[in-house]
Amino acid sequence: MIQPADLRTVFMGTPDFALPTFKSLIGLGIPVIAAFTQPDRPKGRGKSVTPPPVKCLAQELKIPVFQPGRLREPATVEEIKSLAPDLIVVVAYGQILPQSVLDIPRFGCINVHASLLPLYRGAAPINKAIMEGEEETGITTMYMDAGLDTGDMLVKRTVPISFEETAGELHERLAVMGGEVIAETIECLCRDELEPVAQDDSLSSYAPMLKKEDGLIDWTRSAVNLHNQVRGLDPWPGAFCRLNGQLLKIFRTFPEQGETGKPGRVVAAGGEGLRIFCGEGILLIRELQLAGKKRLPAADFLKGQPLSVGDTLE
RNA sequence: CGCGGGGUGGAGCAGUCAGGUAGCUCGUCGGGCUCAUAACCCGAAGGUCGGAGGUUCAAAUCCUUCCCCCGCAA
Repeated sequence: MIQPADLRTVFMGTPDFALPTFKSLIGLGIPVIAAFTQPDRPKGRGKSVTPPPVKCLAQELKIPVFQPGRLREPATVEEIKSLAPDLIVVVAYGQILPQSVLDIPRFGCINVHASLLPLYRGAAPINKAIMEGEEETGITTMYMDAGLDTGDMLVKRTVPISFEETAGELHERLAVMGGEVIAETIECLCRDELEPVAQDDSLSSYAPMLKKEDGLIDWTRSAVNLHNQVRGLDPWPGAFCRLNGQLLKIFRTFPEQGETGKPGRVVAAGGEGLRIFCGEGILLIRELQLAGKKRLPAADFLKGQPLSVGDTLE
């Protein structure tokens, strides 16, 4: 039996998603002796240098912050060694841990990943699960190894994905759940009840970092497909098409049955939204955003935009 | 100093380049019509044109400066 208070732990994470897990460690009474996070980067409009969320929280908690550009630098590895952690917990850190770091803590490195491994290994598991039309996903904790999200699984928890849920909404739910699952994992670790399960590589899939073109809408695809793409990329980076040459982002859709027509053509435009022909079915669009403008309900959007039945979105 | 779009009655937009009585599509309120309607007709209310200076006989419009929102990029 190990006490949480005896687990000298190094936390590694960067964005908002990592915060609930970070807080969970604190809540368990674990001595978090250092927080590793990505360096401050120019961010947002005006490219002001912004500290990552994990850094902000660590500073509030008076926990030492480390922001190495490259974790694998020998000097950095030595630094981690000198911290003598019993455990390293990693969630959305943004860097691969080299074997030399993985070998340091005696209880290993545990990662919190937002999918049901071995599905959706990689950087964008939440978005990808929705884009693929999955009806459930979850959180998996694992012992990290040298591969990308390939380690032995520890605790897995499943959640349903509703048909209209967006990546942003799911992201929020899973972030919270990440905190719960790491707590469960560590409690098991303390009782020596963890049972690592190897991943079946033959069932694995990969969710690579989102690229800008992932958002490009192809109206010849089916309405269901496009609906998944739209909500899977909401709020960021957003699915988009073009209207008179301008970037037009699409949000809050719903796929409907219906006769087919020229893909991209507006079938109906009213208070409910904009109905567009797709390769199969009709896509109801309820929110849209033109470049430089605010995200608007379709009804409001139509008041100022000359867009009506017969027009075509590219 | 990363690039760019924008702040105009309650909502979304036009008007700004070529200063001169604030407009459009809606909404709201009152009235009418209809079996009925996100329907139609008649009428009304509602705006210091983001803030502060300046130029001018005259500024939403030109100049200076500040605040806020958003797209790209990250």
